[in-house]
Amino acid sequence: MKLSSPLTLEMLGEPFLLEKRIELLHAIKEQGSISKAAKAVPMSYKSAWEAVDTMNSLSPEPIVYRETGGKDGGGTTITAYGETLLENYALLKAEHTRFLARLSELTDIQGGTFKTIGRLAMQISARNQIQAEIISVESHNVNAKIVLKLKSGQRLISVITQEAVENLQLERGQTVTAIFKSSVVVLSDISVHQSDDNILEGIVSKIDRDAENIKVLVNIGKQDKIVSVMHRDTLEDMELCEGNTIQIMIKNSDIMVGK
Amino acid sequence: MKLSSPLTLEMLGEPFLLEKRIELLHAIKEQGSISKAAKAVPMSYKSAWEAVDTMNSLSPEPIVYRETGGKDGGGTTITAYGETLLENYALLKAEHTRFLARLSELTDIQGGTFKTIGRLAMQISARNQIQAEIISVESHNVNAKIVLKLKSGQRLISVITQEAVENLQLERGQTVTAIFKSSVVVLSDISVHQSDDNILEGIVSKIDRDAENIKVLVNIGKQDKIVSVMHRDTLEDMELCEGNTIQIMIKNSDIMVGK
DNA sequence: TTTCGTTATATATTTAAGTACATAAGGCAT
DNA sequence: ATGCCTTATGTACTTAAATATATAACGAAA
Repeated sequence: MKLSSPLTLEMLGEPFLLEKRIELLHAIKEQGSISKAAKAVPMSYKSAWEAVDTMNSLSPEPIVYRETGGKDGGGTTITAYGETLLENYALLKAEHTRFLARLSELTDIQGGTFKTIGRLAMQISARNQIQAEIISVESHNVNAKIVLKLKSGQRLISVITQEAVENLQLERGQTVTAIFKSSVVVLSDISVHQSDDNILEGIVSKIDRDAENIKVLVNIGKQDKIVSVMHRDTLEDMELCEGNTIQIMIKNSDIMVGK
Repeated sequence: MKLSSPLTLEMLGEPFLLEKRIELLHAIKEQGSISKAAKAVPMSYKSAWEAVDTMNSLSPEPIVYRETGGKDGGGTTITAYGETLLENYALLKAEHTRFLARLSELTDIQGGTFKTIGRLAMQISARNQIQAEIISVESHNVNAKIVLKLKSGQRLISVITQEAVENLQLERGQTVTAIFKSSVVVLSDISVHQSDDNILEGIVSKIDRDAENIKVLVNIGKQDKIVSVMHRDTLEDMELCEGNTIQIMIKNSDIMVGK
């Protein structure tokens, strides 16, 4: 049992980007002409030309630049705008494919069961969602310890239930998302070196306040950022300036894993 | 800009359930015959019959029961198996529609931007994911307080960043998911009535142990369950038996919101 | 000016899918 | 037996989409 679902992007009620057209655009990018691209796909020149024409006229900005006559008889090239369109479609499609794969996994329509382990297409309020690689999974009966490596190379340890490890089928080498609330992130300007919990280092990049709380954005390298929200009192006697290097502490058990 | 994507369920490489066929099955369920259903959809009797026939032969178990001749000339009815198939397809489609809507929201392919606020098709390790309705949203500069009502009627308060409220566009009346780790759920057998944090009541339904930890499943009514994982020491002097009524405490700031 | 490979355009043909229509056969009711 | 409404099945027709084919226009280079 498999789910399939061709992704179509519509514009003004008309089909705009579809699988076949994207394939054609990629071929044009490689071949430099509609006629060659049509042969490569393969499809007839006429439908290729019409596809390109409708896409171009539906788009607010040209996707391809067409030249007729000249040295090699002319040619067609993808504009910068068209390129970003291709990139964005690829991202959308990847996300869609991921979704379908997950949905298939959870579905056993033959047996008539559909295990909804929570909603799939969900956004979470947690402000900290960082991509990381699983270095190791240490399983116990109830809990499991997951060691993660961030893009910056820094380690992060997450303790979650063994049940969750089995449900998500977490394994060494996979890329997952470390998820934690900004309220569990504790900042300190004196370095602590020994702890069972996570200690990271970063540079303060933004500070925000209201009557009760302070929100601090910390850069931990390779474009990864961590948000911390603390009570004013907690941070009062701390020297907190943008640009400062700072220690970040997060309890192992406060870090969740998303896949 | 809109995303569309017809959902097709394949079986043995052949298309099995598609939008049109599902529509037909629903019509058959209502009308009690293929011929009437075909008129209702509308489509020709022949394609209707062929659709029904291929579905039935692809399925491991018959989806419809067809009778030829008899009082009213016969008729066609949906089997119990067929009914669950319809229900499951509806669930799949609903989830898929949700996903596409969310993806559309995040996409501005015209401007060439694709804001990936985290992955969409993600499963989270958090064991507690409970559906709830938003009763109120109280916004401050940094933090916001969300009051939720569970199916059982019990209240749950979540404190998350105001930033998150804006990102998820949380509003009163919406159905969302309260998300929290099992390690933040504290159990107590003496009733505590006054607290700023969440206090729920439930009935212990399962207890699991390993060398260090105890996992307790608590039923809080209307099929909602909460999982708690604690150190053995913490629970040692507590009377913990299946069937017991117990108090559940969860800090406001430990509860996340998913939408 | 001719050549060349391309874009641009029109027209006829093929193909696939669905529709319309015709007909057989089943089986209960009158 | 006849009527009736259905499932079951075949054949011809319609329609939409893509293909094949032909031709004009373009513009640099030989």
